[in-house]
Amino acid sequence: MKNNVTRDKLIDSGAQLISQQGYNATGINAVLKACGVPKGSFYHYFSSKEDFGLAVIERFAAAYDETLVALLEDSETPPLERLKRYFAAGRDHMHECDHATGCLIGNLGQELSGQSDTFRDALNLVLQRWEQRFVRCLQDAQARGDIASHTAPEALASFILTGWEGAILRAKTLKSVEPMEQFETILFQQVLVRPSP
Amino acid sequence: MKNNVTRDKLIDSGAQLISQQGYNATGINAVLKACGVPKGSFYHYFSSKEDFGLAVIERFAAAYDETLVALLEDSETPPLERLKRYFAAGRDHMHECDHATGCLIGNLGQELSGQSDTFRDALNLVLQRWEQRFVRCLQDAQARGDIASHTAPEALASFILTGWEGAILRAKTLKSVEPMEQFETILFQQVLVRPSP
DNA sequence: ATAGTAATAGACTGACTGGTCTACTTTAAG
DNA sequence: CTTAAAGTAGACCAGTCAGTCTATTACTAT
Repeated sequence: MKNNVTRDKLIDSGAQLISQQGYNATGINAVLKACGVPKGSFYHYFSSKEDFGLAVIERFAAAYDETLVALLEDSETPPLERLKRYFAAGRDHMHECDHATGCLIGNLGQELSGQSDTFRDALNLVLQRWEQRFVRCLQDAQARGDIASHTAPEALASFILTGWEGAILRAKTLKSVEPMEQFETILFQQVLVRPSP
Repeated sequence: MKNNVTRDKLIDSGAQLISQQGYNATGINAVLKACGVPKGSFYHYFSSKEDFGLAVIERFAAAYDETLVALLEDSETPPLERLKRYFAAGRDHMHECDHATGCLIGNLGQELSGQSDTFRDALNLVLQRWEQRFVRCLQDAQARGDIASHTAPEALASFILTGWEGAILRAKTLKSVEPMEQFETILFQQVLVRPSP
């Protein structure tokens, strides 16, 4: 298993198609056709479609975590500003995919959580890691006095992540980033505010 | 088309299965088997699976709108209390379905928005109607001075609906209503607050 | 009573599903 | 140079998919 270029091609094509159509609606043959790999290779690298799906999640999560770190743990930038950049990046991505893709992890969480515990566990872990990134950023903000400390950063992080995922979902059905903007506006106006003296 | 009992059975079974497994993962034969209806009847009442899916959405939305009205437009109850009852009902439902089902409209919005414009439009309409119910409730709250009036009720309604949908999604992957509770707590502590004098 | 239609019934179709199988080619080690 | 393993290649499998077809039964209007 030295030359992983074929494996990578499969995962890349799979991630793209699954992002667009979902897991169940994406057939293995479609992935194969998209990257010109024969079926024999697929089942050489992956034991099943589920195994493949988990690999796609793993890869995507790893890649996304890098951008998340770059955005949310950039100590050069004030923590609330980092959050704003994160939201802006999310909106940019939503425009790029023409409001069709959204968030792969959120999508699969919705589609597969009730279908397979293996998937649910994997996706839950990814989301929990993301939440931790938010926690750290919010801790910074509280330490600097940029936001009040009366609410636990863990609770705030959960609130932000769920709200953001919901806004992405709504943006897809509305074909507009407006819900994402609205979420951000109210969040910064009424939740992430300086402590009142 | 007088006796609609067969048609209703199909829609009921369909709604249940689609809630559990999603639209793509639910085959027509499975629906047929679940309610003991032959295929001939299915294609007598519905021209296609999409047609059937739209009927399921319509039916669900109509039924759900009734409970929504009962909860959110009950003028006997203070508006913020109505909201709390709505959230409590959502949590109850999440427990009942063992954190597996969530919200049918939200589920389908995520699964089908990128797949079919027909579905997207239908689901978007339902969500907009829901949002309007929230708007009215929030207007009541502002009129009574229970919450500040500096934010438009439309913006608040969008914020609440997206946040709630996101919390439901997270609750599914986490198999716990904790995100829903956390959302509600912060919402009432920091967003739906009395105007500061 | 009869004609016409609404509805039931399920066998059947072609396309496609995830997955298996065997044959072949390439690579690396001894 | 030989041998074993890694990887490529795609025909093939049983099962399922949405959807069609024909036959039959139930109902209703005349």
